[in-house]
Amino acid sequence: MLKMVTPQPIDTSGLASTAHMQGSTPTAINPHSLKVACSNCNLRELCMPLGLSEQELERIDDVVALRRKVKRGATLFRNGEKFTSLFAIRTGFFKTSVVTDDGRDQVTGFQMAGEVMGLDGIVSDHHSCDAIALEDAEVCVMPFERIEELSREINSLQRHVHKIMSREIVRENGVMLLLGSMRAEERLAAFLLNLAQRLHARGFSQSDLILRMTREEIGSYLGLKLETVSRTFSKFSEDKVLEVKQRHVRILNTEALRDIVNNKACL
Amino acid sequence: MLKMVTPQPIDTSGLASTAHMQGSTPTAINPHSLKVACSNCNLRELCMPLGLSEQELERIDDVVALRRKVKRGATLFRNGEKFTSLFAIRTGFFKTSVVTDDGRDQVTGFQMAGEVMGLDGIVSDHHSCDAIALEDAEVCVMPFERIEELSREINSLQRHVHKIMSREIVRENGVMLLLGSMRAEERLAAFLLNLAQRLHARGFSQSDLILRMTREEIGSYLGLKLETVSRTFSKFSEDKVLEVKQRHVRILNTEALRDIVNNKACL
DNA sequence: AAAAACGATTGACGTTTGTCAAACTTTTTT
DNA sequence: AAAAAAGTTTGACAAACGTCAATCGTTTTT
Repeated sequence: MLKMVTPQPIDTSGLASTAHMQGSTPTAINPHSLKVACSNCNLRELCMPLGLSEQELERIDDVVALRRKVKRGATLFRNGEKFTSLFAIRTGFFKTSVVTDDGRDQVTGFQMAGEVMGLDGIVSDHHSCDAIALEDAEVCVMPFERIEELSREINSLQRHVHKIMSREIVRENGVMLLLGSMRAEERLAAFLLNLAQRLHARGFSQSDLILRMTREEIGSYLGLKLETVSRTFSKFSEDKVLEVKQRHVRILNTEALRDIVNNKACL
Repeated sequence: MLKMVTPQPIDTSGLASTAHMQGSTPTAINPHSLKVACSNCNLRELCMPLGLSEQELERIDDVVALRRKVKRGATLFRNGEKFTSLFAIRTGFFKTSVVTDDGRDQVTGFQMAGEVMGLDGIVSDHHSCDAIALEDAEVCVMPFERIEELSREINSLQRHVHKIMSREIVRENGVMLLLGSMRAEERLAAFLLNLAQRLHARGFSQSDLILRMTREEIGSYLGLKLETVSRTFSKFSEDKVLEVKQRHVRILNTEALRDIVNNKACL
């Protein structure tokens, strides 16, 4: 089975209260940015290392300097901008993409609650991709210098930072496998399974999903044109593998999707 | 211009003595593994942070526990194996690839002197890809626990480790762009420019290169079949952009290659 | 509520790349 | 040195996907 479909198991406990995310956009509460704590964040299991002492947790609260709201369509950071912080998603949904002078545009990932963005900026002190919110979102701003400082003192935080970066490398290996060796149906099947799995880990249905991105954005991520994505959705719909109503997708036959990815689709 | 073609400038000074690498395989000197020091390694500028004190350098020497020779065709590490160390290439040339149950095989990168392998293993304590030597090679074995230990104390080492991981993430973003949005000619042109640039940074000719991998391995990396790779080489040869004699490639017109990558090839 | 903008679907057709096969070259083995 | 294996090139043809265009539905704006 493909590794990219199930990058790693995630503890789902205590994440149910984020369940509004998939259904509707989060309600705005405070002004532009507000100070908050990891220690009572229900996404902690996703962002932060486990097994911290009370004291260590308090120190980590200081890392998350502030939160920032990002409106749908707005940019969190952009290629070329100075890198100062990593961003952990609290609510909402993002895409990251690299753009070239000659107009090529490649979506490199879709990110959801608990995932970290901005790692690309570390090497050159400048971001090398764009991060754009696909729905109203809120992120925790984590100044990287503070992270480095603290991870020198808290071993489990150091280890955690390394794992987050390694996980991203492994994820991208999986995408390379997808782009380099799969056909359109296989790519879309792998994409849907991955999305469903990640949403399920966050307390959502594993069969009912609302796509936050356009066919064109899916196509860019999968190395396909939007028409091919649309046609493939239609094919899956005909084959009773999916029920597709615009951006609402219901997975009717998960096994069939797995078989398609693994080249074992019944002929 | 594409970022992946020139990921980052590398200091070339003091690397001339590795120039034998491209021409012939390094001569075997010692038994199977030998203790050595970074402090007088001519690849230090590639592996290690700059501006270390005499004292810090000595401590870092301790990180590189030993060296390991890897024969052409042999495996340095394999998918599923326990992760313990990162490996810095001293001499030789590697490929990394991910393989799936159903027989798909995707080359995820080609690595040369001064580059680091094994980052994929950090997240799960097990490697998720294979690393195979494409020519007789020697690597420095760096136990990751020692790296973590020391990078808590030497800030510039910590920063360096972060940058190496971030650089790999950015590189893979570039490969995703290549696989997701380029046609065969563009992919091969980008591949050759990247290879030439990296070899040049190590003191080799920027126009004369000896490919250490087969057409099939190039194809796997570029998401193409070996026949397509071969045909594209022939086309470049006809167009007087390259001179191709099996694995010996001479770049006759670098600008033309750049134009192809940037979609500005004269029509 | 109507208009405009955006996104999705579908069809016809063209291009690119993959597949299969044969011949040839180089490297490795015996 | 001969034989075998591995890798490369080239051709003919097929399949997959892209391109262009028209239509339709949905969301946003006025």
